[in-house]
Amino acid sequence: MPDIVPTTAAKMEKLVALCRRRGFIFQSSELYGGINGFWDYGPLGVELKRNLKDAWWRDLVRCPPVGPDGQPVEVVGVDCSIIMNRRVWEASGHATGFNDPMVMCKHCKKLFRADQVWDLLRAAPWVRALAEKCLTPAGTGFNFQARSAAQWAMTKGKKMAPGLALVRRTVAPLPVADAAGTSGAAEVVSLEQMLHYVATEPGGANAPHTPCPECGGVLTEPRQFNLMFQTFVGAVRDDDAMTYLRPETAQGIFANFRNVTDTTRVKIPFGIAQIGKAFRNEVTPRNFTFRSREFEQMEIEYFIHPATAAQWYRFWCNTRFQWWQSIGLTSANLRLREHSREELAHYAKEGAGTSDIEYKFPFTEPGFGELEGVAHRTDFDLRQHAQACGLGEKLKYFDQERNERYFPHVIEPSAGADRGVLALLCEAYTDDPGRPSGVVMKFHPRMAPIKAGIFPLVDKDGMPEIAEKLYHDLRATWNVQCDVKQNIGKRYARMDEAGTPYCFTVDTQTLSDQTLTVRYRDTLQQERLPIGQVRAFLRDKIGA
RNA sequence: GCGGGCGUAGCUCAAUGGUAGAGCGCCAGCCUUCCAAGCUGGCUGUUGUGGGUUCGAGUCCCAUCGCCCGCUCCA
Repeated sequence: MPDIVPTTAAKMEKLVALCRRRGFIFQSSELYGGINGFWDYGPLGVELKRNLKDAWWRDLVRCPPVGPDGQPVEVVGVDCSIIMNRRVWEASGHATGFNDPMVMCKHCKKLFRADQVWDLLRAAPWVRALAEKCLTPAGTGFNFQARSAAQWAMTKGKKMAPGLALVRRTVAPLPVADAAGTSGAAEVVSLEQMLHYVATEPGGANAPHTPCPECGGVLTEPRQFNLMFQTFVGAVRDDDAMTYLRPETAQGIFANFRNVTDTTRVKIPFGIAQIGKAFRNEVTPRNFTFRSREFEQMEIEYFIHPATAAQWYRFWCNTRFQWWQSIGLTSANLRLREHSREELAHYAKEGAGTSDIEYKFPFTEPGFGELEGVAHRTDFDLRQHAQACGLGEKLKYFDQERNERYFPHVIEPSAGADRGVLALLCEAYTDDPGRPSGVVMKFHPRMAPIKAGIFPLVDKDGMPEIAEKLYHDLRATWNVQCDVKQNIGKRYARMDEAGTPYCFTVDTQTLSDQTLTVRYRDTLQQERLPIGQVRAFLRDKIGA
């Protein structure tokens, strides 16, 4: 049947509309006009998400695969609190690294991280051009030629740095002495002093100014972007009571590392798994649920001996990539991509690497968006906590087999549950003008929110009773739906939009020979099946 | 945070400054023997919110909130 591929923007729009219409995903607080970056899962969405999380937990914690060493992989679970002692976030680096002050240019409106402005300035074309024109090396700095600078400002500077004070005024704005802290125009200056000088107007407030790397314009004061949500524990709302909602679930695992090794019989290598909410106050939530401020992570910290990092890293990259394929992301829209050196996080610089499992979403097309990151985090986090909590060496793991005491390294496969759901939705969405609904959601049967629809062909002649009985028999094992209302076509159409892979229909023939029809969602084919074999049929297709 | 766009029924959209409507959907009943058929009836709105102008505002003005797009951010 024809699968028409709509333009990507149109496809996303239709998918969002379907999610709302059929009860997959609603905007949070819609009743009050909504709230940006927060989403609610409806009756179908919660089943889909639950199927995803259950599959993850089952395939990684209950029945993990065999590792590269030939031994069964061992993973145990935890479920940690969302709010933790503030010192956790100081130790992990989030309290500083997650709080980047930003500055904005008042002229060209560009936004920069305050700590990056000078690096950007040194690389800026207009700064290089200006320096070449008016600075000559002298001692530890430069001699500054004010006349050459003014000349540049009246010519090339007009195009290269239209926001710069020197360009807008051309008359030297400030005596160099005031801006540069030196005593004369030809004094030895640094690049920084020269830039302060050309960027500052006479009588300007907060002088001296640092110019905008883009246009030379005036930058605002640094402003804090709160990337972690603050909250206050206890009755009194003061600084001592302040902590954060966790921005990742991983720190709960690290903070419990010793509890787990002390209370279970796990031995390295082993993993600790957790599924839970995390919170990031993103500057710009965008693209439906892809970048939300409240989201759910599925994370494993897999603890290993440092010498085995490379093989475990490769193992987890491959295992996780194959897992996403196994639940239905089989198209070329899924890929595994190794990070370049520059992309690596602060904690992963020394490690075996980081890879992303990425999905080509309609809104990232032709690019890809991250679904899961597999990172070698080295022993960064355990060391940080060992130092911060005062336990130090005592937090080291004692490896009996190796007779060695060490901080284990971790390989971290960290997946986004909401992004996973979104990828499943995007992959399943299929326009099909050939069928009444016009669209069908082709979920993998294991992920489908409703596994089967059970219908009497018409609402009489004893058919509803047979359907009802079958429904009650199946629902203890699978999420199935029984529907007797309206004509059969409407009921099939609704099941297509919900992505239900199978429908069982009781008809006249059922009354005489105890068979019913199975209708396949993807092919629209039908075949007859004895009622007694329905359970075996579903177990075969879906698993129990 | 900045700039631009947009807010009318669950959805798609009408309504010259003059009584807020249609189609679809949804619900109930009848009907219906395999793909949103038909008939009858029903449901749905503080026109995002609050001010202002006006005899009268969905429509004009101001403010505010929210959403979308771009800039930016995303360990």
